[in-house]
Amino acid sequence: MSNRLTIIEIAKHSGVSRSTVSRVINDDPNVNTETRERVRAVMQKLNFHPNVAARGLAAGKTRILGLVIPMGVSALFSDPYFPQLIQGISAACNQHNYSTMLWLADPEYERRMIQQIVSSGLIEGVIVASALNDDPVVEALMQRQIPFVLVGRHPTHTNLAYVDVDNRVSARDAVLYLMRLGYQRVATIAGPHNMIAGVDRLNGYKDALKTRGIAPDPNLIAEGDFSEGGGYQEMQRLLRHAPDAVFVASDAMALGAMRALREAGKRVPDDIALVGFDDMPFAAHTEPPLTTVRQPIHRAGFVATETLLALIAEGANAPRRVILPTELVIRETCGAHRASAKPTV
Amino acid sequence: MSNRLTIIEIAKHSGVSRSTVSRVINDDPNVNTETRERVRAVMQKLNFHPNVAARGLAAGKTRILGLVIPMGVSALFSDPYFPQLIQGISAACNQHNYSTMLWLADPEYERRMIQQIVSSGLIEGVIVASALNDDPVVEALMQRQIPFVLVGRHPTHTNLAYVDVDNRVSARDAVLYLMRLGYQRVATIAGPHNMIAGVDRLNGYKDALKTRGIAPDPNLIAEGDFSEGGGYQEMQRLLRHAPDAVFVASDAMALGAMRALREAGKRVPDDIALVGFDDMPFAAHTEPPLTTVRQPIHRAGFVATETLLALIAEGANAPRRVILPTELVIRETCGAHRASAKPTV
DNA sequence: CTGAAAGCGCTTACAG
DNA sequence: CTGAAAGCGCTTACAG
Repeated sequence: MSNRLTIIEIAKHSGVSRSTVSRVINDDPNVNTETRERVRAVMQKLNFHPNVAARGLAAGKTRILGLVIPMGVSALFSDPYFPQLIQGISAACNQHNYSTMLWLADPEYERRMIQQIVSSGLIEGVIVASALNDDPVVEALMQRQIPFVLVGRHPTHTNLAYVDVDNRVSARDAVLYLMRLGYQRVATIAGPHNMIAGVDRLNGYKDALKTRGIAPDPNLIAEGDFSEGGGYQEMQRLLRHAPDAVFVASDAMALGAMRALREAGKRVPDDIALVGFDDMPFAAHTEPPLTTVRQPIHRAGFVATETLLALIAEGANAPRRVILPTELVIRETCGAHRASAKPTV
Repeated sequence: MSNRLTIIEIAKHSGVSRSTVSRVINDDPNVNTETRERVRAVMQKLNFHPNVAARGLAAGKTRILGLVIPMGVSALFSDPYFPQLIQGISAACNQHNYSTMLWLADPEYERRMIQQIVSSGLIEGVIVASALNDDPVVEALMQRQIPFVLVGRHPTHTNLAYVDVDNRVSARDAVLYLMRLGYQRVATIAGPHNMIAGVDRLNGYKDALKTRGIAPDPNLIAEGDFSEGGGYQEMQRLLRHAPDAVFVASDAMALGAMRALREAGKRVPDDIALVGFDDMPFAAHTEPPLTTVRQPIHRAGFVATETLLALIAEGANAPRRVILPTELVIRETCGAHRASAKPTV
């Protein structure tokens, strides 16, 4: 580190002052074109790159974003949800010449971590992915007035910036689709009630029942934790109540549900039909392939980043909300393609 | 940001100089115990956290690590490989009070990204995960003398610090195991030749054949890209040459291989046995459950981080290598558990 | 054990 | 359009 180039060497080599070099670095228009070219050439030739810490100190501009992911949600880590999201964020960062710092919000270290994020003076804004409903990170961020955007809406602070899909409507439509295929006893394996996506999808399920004038049957409603194991376990419980179709609030849980059905000797979709949520890469390759609600995770990461950059640039007083579209991907588990499809009601 | 606390306020409130506050922050033993307590109390009460950029500038200590992951390896992003690795890194960082910056090495932005990492003056060291064999990041890091450790050994620079498993021996043992189960025509779907893990596992396969005095048959050797799609495609090709068992160099590819076999009407393990590599979460839940070589990915992340911290603390002149153990997890696809198991040779 | 002061590498009014 | 100088918030010899 000792002998790294500084702005001073660049100034000398280009025959200008440090101020001018700094202006060139920051694309200040008030620099004579020739001067600019000359300085740029020198920086190129000497392979100079300004010290980020120094810029951060002097100007408060670091071009660094923070990404916070709650560890509580173990499903995020057995799925490729997380890689997809990060790819989207990274793509946007690359385009805008930003970098990102990553924190996994382990409850044990949460307090210290929040302080780090919030007080480091290093981060211009943060993206919070799939926060738990009462996540303290959100509170801390609000207090400190740091620009941030949520991936997944907040249950109570409805005026925060976020990007999300319409979980409720997507779930409702998926369930209505099952009903249109003729299923009479449509159950659900919901997500956890402390995650807004879980709550929204369950409400969507109930909306669908209501549309058809059906009262929700508690026996047909199970709550999983978005994981394979959770889906497995809850499917076993549901089995006692003889559903003929299940809307499963995540693909990982759908995987577990299929395992439970296999073990119970039930055929999918003939004995029980299934619809998942997410359209994870593996969904196309299950046996039989999984019908599921596709949500654009990569895109969500990308859009969240751009939203955050806009917030940073234009001030946080204009929170933005982006709802991304979902799509029901019809494969085999819903039974739409089998010869013996039940009649449409 | 404007009105954030600085060391000056802390100094005033505790009746000492900035120097002393700084010493307290940095756990300098040359501070009177009472003074230390007093200053600490003030910092606590005022919820003060030193500015990371300023510390970085003044001392070069940022407590920030970099993590670089090549985008070229798409399999890393459809698997949960990446989340597991990051969880390990994050756990170690939390313990040592470090943070991490993340870069996905998109080829398009690679040059600029390298410069960012290397010249930012912000990062104390970096972890490079699963670099491609000729990854330019590694060269840049070597040149700039930044401490770094690889997850997965380097093919040519054998004196770099890394943590890895013994891919070659693990693969050999897996193949020998298949042979002991009585399989005569053991094929392999190898990983890509531009990744060291791919190369090492293929060599392990060949080692096993050699041990048994069998010449490798090019028709029984396919090269995949570690992805599900690759496994699917290569399994279809292998099928023409009638293997009775296949060592598949990743679980994702094994998933694809199983799909190809299902479509071809082959039963696993009765018609063709399979062994994977990784023991991803889904491996226990395939139909039938996948026998596979478990590698401790989370642990690799953890150990890589600690290795890096040691390198940073004690100087980079003593590169360290850590080989983590693997374990063959015997489930159903190898056929060990079926009633009709072939006789041991 | 403590403080005054120089310095880390930039940015940014201010004056010209 | 350009430069001199103060300042960002810390750390660290140096002197006592």
